[in-house]
Amino acid sequence: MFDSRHIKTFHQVVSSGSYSAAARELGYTQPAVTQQMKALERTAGVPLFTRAGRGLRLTEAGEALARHAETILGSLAAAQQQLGALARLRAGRVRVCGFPSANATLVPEAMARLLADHPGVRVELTEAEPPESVQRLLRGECDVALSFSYVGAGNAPVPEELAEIPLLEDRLTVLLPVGHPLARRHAVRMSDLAEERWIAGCPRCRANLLQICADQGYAPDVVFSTDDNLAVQSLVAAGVGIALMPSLVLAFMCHQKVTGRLAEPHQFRRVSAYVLREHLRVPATAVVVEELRLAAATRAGC
Amino acid sequence: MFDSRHIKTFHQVVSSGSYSAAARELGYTQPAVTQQMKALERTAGVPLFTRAGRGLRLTEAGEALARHAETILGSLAAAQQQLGALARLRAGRVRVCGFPSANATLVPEAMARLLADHPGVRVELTEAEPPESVQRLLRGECDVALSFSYVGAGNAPVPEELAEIPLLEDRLTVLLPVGHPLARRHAVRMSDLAEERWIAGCPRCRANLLQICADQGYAPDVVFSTDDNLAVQSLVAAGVGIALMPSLVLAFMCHQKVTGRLAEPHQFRRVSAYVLREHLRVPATAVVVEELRLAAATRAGC
DNA sequence: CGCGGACCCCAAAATATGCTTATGATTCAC
DNA sequence: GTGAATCATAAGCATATTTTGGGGTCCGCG
Repeated sequence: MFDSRHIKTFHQVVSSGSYSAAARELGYTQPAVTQQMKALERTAGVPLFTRAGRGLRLTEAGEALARHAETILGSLAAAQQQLGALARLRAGRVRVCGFPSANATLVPEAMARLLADHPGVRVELTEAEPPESVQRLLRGECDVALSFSYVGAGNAPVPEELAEIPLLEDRLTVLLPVGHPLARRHAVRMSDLAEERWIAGCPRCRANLLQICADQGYAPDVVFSTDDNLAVQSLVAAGVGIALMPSLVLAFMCHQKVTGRLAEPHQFRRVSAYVLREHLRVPATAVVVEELRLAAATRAGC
Repeated sequence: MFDSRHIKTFHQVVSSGSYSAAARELGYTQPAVTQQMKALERTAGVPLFTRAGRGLRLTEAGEALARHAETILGSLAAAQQQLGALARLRAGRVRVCGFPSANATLVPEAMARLLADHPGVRVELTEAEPPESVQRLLRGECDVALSFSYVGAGNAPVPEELAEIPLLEDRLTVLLPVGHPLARRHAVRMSDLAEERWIAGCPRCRANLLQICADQGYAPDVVFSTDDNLAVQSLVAAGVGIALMPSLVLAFMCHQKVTGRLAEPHQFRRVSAYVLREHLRVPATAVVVEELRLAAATRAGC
């Protein structure tokens, strides 16, 4: 098969009209061009040039190859341009899979920065609760997974091929109706909430709630469980019970009659992004992770 | 720029699904493929593959390059096919420049063989008298020149860059009206023709006629000169005079009232083909020369 | 659950390939 | 004829590329 370098040199020779000129243009010495053209003629099986005094003339085969050279170099350049765009972050598609409260807060903030810095990068966002998002990552169904874990809980170890990027420590708050006796305090003690009715969130959150209450010496009265953060808020507003929720969820609090108070003792969940280590070398993926990190850092106070 | 070999290997990897399989297909060892793909990723600036257990998976950039690889390899193959056709004589155009009597005899015979053996080769035939055809060859206006020279005459030396391919020795004949007293003999002596009126051909032929007659001790009475062989024949038929003509011309004798008799002593012209030496490496040109040589050999008896 | 096969990666040595330098030969212009 | 510019050739050297040899991981199978 033809060597693309030979084709390029050949094309330059044709447009320059001489070996020496082509060599100057391409930064070769003249004998290098001579050898390349000799090799090209060898693989072609036909002479491409004929000597015309001090200059060159193309044979019929040379004319034919010159025409083909245009399209060959064109298709090579097209490929190079597209890959260059991907490398220089002028293009790229990243599939992010996050959990609801991050998708409503961290992710949009990161996307705003991303759009400003790299308008060519496209993101596809899907939603899954923590254990699932990392599974999807391992199955190749997404490029970046957002997950969280509760500090005390026995968390499954992170597989070796995954890189963990800690984003923030999301403090837990107690959601109370505004009229609740403890709602006026800045923070509430978990030990003061043994007699409350509780609304629990996702399975992990529920498990964490039970763990914390057990540490305080009681078993909470969980009257309701749901994945849906907005439903939890509405239930609290309706007086069904109180809830333990990460601060991130407060960012989209939409009930006037519900308020959040920091839980005591300090409780938090660790929010992290996960990526296949090798995917960190993909520019678009790397930049999305970086923007997530920055977005998390700027709201560090949560 | 991308190396076409890398593209080819990459394409094979994509269609085979693994480095090892691609290596087997292409006759490499597996580490060679690994390194080629590594180099390809280096020039691309983006990872192309991601590991998926025992197999591989393409990144977005890999998918893009796979699409481009099709067109790149396609255009390379197209070029290779066309040049291969030229090399294998399935195509090619050869410009032949000959003198009239050869164009009417040798060339058509050679073309018939050529058409049978190599249907793809195309020939463009032009006509010029001897000194001119070689000039055209040197100016690059044709690829094969047919020329002739008279033995005794001082012929211009053949330039070094030209290859001379002797085709045949074309014996000279005397053209006589059928009623002529000497027309019954098998051959006629030039010395018996001192009193005839003569019709001369092209300048070289005319000079040769004068030379031969001078050798016989007389100066011929040249009443007419023309390049046109058919005109010469008609003039002889009309009784204007007799002529000395190469045997080749007899091949297209169209007058019943004219006959040709070998001249004595033996006279002939050397008919040769000329090619630029480097053009002998062009298959189509070489085959045309070869067919001319064969055509001349089969009619060696002239 | 251990085992073998298939796969990939890595590092070093052997081999090829390609480039450069130096030199010679030719052509063309002044 | 001389000088500038061209291409061809040969030898030396640098860089690539391939192979070789070894190791690790994943998966299916007994």
